[in-house]
Amino acid sequence: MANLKDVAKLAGVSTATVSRVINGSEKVNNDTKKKVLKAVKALDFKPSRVAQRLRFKDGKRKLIGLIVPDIQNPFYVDVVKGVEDISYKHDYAILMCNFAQEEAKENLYIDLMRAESVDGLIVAPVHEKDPKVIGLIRSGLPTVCVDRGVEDEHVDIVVVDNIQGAFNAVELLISKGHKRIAYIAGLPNIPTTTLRLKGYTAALKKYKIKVDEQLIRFGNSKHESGKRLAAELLEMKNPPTALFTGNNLITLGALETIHTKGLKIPEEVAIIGFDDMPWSISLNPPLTAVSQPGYDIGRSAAEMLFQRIADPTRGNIKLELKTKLVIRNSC
Amino acid sequence: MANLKDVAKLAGVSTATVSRVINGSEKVNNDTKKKVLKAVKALDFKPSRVAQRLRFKDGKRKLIGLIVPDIQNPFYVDVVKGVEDISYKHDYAILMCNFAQEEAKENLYIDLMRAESVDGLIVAPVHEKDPKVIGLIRSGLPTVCVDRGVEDEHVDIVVVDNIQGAFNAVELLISKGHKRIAYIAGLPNIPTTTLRLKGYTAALKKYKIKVDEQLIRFGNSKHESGKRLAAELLEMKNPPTALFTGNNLITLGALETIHTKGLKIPEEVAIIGFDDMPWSISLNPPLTAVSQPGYDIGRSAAEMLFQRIADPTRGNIKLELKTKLVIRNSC
DNA sequence: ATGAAAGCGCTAACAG
DNA sequence: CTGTTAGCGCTTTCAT
Repeated sequence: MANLKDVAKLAGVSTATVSRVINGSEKVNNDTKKKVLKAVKALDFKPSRVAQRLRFKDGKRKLIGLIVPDIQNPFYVDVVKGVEDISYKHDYAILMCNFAQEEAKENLYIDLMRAESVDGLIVAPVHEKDPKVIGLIRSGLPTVCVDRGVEDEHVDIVVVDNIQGAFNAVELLISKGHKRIAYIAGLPNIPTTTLRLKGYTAALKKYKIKVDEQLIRFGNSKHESGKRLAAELLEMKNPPTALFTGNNLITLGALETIHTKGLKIPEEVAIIGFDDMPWSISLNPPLTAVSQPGYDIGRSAAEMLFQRIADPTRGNIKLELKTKLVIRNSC
Repeated sequence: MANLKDVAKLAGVSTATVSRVINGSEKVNNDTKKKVLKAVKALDFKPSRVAQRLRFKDGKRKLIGLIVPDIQNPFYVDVVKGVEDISYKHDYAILMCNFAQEEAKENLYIDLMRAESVDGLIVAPVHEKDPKVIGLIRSGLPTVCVDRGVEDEHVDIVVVDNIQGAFNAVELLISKGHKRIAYIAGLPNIPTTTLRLKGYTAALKKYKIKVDEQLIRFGNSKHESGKRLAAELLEMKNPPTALFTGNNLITLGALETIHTKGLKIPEEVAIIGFDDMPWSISLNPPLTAVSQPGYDIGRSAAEMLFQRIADPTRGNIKLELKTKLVIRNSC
């Protein structure tokens, strides 16, 4: 790989001059610029972003970090896509890490981001008091939290109204006459789980339905736990007539259980899921769901991050996006 | 952020010594090591991977690139997961880019990888003669191609037996009595599309069914085109009785069209898709599909890459994994 | 407008 | 076993 020196030699100028032209500095003679550009092309020179990053300060390193909880979850894939589209426009690369809901892995990846000198970071913290993330924010690294916030900190944050979303879902179930409504939750320690629980109990309370602890089950936010917990629930002596599932993977798992048992939806058991999916309409039956705007979350987060990188002193923004109830045939 | 010098000063040693201990070099006194470690901890020092990468040569930079065609496609998500798990074990970070099936974007990202000094690259080339990828391989960068190969080049490669997979799918359809079988393909210029086409025509030929060009439709490998092409096909005066769909997104799109039209599966139209999905069983009806081992492809690719990084002279490997026909109820 | 030279944070000879 | 020093490839004063 050709480097600056090679180009300088070929063009018959100093490395400083080459650097000036590739960085679009004003103060360079048009003729020399041409010479340099020719040499650049001839050698197919691309400046080393590594060397550049070592020299540059602040917001000029052209790399941001993105830390997601579970790349296998289509919701986060949408978020990633949103972040990516915006980053591409800004000529930024993304260092992406998937911590698979494991705190140890997340911590390791956060250290990695520091060590890679990213200009900023988009992260969905493991939980609200994630000390590692809080440390990062305090250190001054431009950060925006998505999907989940951290307690009491000065960060930009993009979330969805989880309480309202869950409330709407459960209210819909109640309006259909259900009284024994189960909540198959994800990991107990993550904010979205507890917020959705709040919405669930609020809806129940509003309609004077007693909350039955037996009907609330926590899992690990993955397909497998949706499957398993749905089975547990449906095998109770007095099983629920409706299921509210905490995320799309859980929904899919629960659906699998229901089908395995040969139960009719919504006659024998109704189901509504948090998170819509592009193929929800093709499920059996077409799924009624609470839709989160994953792509917009990603876009907004990236835009907010680039704003903050440009102006680190800007006040913090908390953006709360709305969910949408998409009614199909599963309840 | 503390740096080597800070640690050296605090520990009262030279930077070289600090470097030695953080790199686990043998030749260092146990006491000084302890002092250094204490200083490292006190300052919460993490070596700059950027500086390290600038200095290190070859396979010690701890960063690989991963370039995927479409992060929204669950198949590639599995591949990514496989790569990630292996990389994590080797203490490597992944610079991931999604080129969304656009060649321009792919080229740009390949330049980025060079500029970021990755130790190696895993890529699904846009097409078989992708000059950018070929250039990369010639330049000596350890590379492994996944999902799609490049023509005539010395690369490691992990693919699936696409011809056989497609053949099996179409043969199954034929065994159910279908004669008018459509193939809803993805992008016409990508290898998997044409390979699967080969399997499709081979099966037809074997059973002496004339291939009808009208029944073969190319699209863009996404949900939308599956939806649109299925509609076109189903609205023909003499529509196909069965659909073979070229990837999972196309399948989902086609399914949506079928349901919108209120057609019964498999009675009025049968469907079999390339790519299985974790939730195929919950689709309406449970989907019969050709399953590709995405996760294993990713794992194998990463393992092969790390082997090559360790020994760049090793001969090339072409790994061809088998597909599996998963029979459920859609045909 | 251009060049010389310092230095970003680190590693790897080379001495000692 | 440990320190000194020369870079890795680039940007950026500071001169000229």
